[in-house]
Amino acid sequence: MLFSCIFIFPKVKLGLDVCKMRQLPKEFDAIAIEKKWQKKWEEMGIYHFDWKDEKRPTFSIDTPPPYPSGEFHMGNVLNWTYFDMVARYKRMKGYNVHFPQGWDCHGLGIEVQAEKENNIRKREVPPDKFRKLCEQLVEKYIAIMKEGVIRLGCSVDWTTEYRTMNPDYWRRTQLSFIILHKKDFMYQGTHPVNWCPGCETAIADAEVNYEEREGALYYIKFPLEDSPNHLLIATTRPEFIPACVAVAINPTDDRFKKYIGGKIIVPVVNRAVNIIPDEGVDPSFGTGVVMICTYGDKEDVKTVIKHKLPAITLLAENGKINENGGKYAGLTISEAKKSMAKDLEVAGLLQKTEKIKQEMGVCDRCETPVEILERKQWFMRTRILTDKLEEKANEIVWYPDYMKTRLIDWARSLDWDWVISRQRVFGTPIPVWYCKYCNEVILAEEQWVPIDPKLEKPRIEKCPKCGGREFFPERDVFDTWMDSSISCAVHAGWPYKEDWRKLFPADLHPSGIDIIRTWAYYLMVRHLALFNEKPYKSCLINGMVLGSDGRKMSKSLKNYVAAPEVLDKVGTDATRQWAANGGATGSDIPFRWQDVEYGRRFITKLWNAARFVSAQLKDYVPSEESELQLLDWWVLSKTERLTQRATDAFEKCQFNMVMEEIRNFTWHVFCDQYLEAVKDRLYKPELYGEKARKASQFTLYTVLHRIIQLLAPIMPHMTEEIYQTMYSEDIGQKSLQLTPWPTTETSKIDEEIEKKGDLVMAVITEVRREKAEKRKPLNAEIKRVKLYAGSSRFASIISDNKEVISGTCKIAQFEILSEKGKGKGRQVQEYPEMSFVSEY
RNA sequence: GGGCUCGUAGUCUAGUUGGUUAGGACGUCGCCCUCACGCGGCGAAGGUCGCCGGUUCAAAUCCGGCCGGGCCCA
Repeated sequence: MLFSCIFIFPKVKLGLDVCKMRQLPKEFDAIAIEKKWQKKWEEMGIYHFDWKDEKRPTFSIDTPPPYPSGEFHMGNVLNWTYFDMVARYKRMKGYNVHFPQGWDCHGLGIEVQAEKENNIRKREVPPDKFRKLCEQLVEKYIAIMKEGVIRLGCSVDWTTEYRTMNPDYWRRTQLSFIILHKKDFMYQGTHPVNWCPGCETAIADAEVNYEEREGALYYIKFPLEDSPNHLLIATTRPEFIPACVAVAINPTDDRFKKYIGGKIIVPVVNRAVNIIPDEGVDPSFGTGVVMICTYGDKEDVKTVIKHKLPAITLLAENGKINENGGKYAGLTISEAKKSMAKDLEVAGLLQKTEKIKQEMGVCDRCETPVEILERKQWFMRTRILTDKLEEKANEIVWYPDYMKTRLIDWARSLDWDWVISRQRVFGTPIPVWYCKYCNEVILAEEQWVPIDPKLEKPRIEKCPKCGGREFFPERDVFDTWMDSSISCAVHAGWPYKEDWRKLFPADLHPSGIDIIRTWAYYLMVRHLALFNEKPYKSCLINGMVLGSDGRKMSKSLKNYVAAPEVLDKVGTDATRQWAANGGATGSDIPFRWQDVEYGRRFITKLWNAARFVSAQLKDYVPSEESELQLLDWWVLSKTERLTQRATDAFEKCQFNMVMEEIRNFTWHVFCDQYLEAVKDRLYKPELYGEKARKASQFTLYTVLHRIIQLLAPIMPHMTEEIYQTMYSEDIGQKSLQLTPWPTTETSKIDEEIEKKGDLVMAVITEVRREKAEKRKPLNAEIKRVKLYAGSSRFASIISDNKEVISGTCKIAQFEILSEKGKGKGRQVQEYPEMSFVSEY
């Protein structure tokens, strides 16, 4: 059946008489091609955000500035591929895409590394000199990571590049602090904080690792105040006895509940404390009676706050026992523990000790056990924002949806506000001084920043409170998250650009599942406090990269694969396919060589298909008339359906589905089925007619173009190479990346056509299947095929496509009958009424 | 212990507003060396969808319990 429809090629350049299609070479060097386009894209400047464009809608990506660790790993590959695919897709969809790139420079990691590399201790060199060493190290690390980002082919707008360690960024961090201070979000307090005695600094919860270590459980007799009896308490930290402020019992514990409300004597220091009820006490652990000390662990902190107990500070900043420890003052924790145990034993109060395994919080940098100290710190009032945060989190679109629960549950579980000060050198200085005489806080004015109070004096004559004329600087710096958690506003241009709200809130904030509790959370509280607005409209979460053994990829587990090694071996587009297709969005994805290998094979397949098409199109002029045939309409209909599916999946950030749909269509429908079925027509115009040949050329041209468009966000390099060789002259855009994302032409989706085409393909497939089973080569000629179509409708469809079937299957004589074929010869799969008999 | 999550062939994974025969990849096996591609093609084998119970005409999908893994936290 020939479709009489005459198709006029719809492209703009109809005026061109001849459009000679260039052919692709047989050999290609994927890595060379990738490098070539990376360089050319940058020269073309096609990824620059156009600040002056009033026509296109904007799409802003809140690229999380990474901490320069000095290496580009597969986790980075996964992150950047995710947001680069979105950036490229949105650009093709017609958005003016803002894709910035910054570097989150400050932090303890760099300090530790700078000390190591230079073999110094930070307290032994002047702070500004140490800062310089850190900055140099950061630059070195950024260079390495930046190379990785470029090699991954990310469409970053490099004119936006920034570093949080630069004074220009300090200004924004400090300004935001000043504004929030004036809005009463900032305060100083003495709160318990995680304290690392090794680094002598307060550290965030996020910087505490939990390790299992062997310890001892001490069973100690605490005499009751009003009775000759005692209670036996079990503790792993007897050295904290001088700081014991209460003894707690579970109120449901029948053994001990009668003692609640009474008093008990803390041994050694002989102080009477209350016996209090607390549901947190596990009756089955130890003796079911615990001592509450300030602070032996985080549970103590909760209990102390809940019961409003007094706090006795026992430790100094270096981790040694202070004067409150009485005779133990000056000892280290482990010395005090030994000494206390001995004293208790001598006094006959130590009943026994037993070995136990305990979870211990250690500093993630130096592995010193973390202590809890009451210390003066700067805080941001974050918990008052929790209701607002929940409300806004519900307005945000999460990919995948359930991730928002993580954020909300985390926010709800916080017991104290965010500690924003750090006792470090390499950080943004807190722009504050204190009056030497009355300790009044002198907050920098907005126009003074950026400023380092250690190097400059406040620009006032005297203390506004007491008139004192001498000041001392705040020496603490901000938590690194204070820098990076204003990225949404900073990317939009705050505070310099007047119209920064055009890009705020960001359209998309991409983040890893492991940093929802930090990055997504701090962004929310900072921007809510500053602007009373959510910082991002949607949040895209990526999972962790696992090793091939299914465990989190890490060097210590020996399942680590370095990203440059992968990129060197298989190239970027293959690696990006792994990131897109490795698993559902948000789930952890394992790295396996065979997956990237498969990506590489797909590139080769696509290349060869394109090469075949380009060879077949060498005499093709897009504007020529043609008569489309069933299989042309069939594959065009399926192409539109694919476009629809891929677009829907991209809209939902389901990259794995985009990838699978396109790969399966390209490999199997386009290459294995359509291309094979159309060869005979291409080779023998004398048999099928010139217009039928033109129709197949048109179809090849159209479908391949669509495939590379749909693949452009995922594998930008190889698709660009095919586009530039075959299409750019005709289409007229200087890059495939600048062509508009295809809209689904629903008028071309035709279920009837697809069913008819499927029927024809089923016959071809069944004949091939028979050849395979008969161990015949696929190009073996069949003398005669007698087909029982099962109905006159089927018979007529097959008759209309007789040439295609016999041409593709090399059937010399093809007889089609409409009668049912049950029991006669070989049944066609999925068409129980249809069968055929063949003769070789 | 808490929050979230996952448990689908030898391995990895898709799929859940409940509905024909659970999709794909790797690996395995057999065949074909067809003029784009052997980094190819045509086929085949391989699954009690973690276990138990419930709701339903119908469950991989919804509910409850259990077992096991992951991330984060205590």
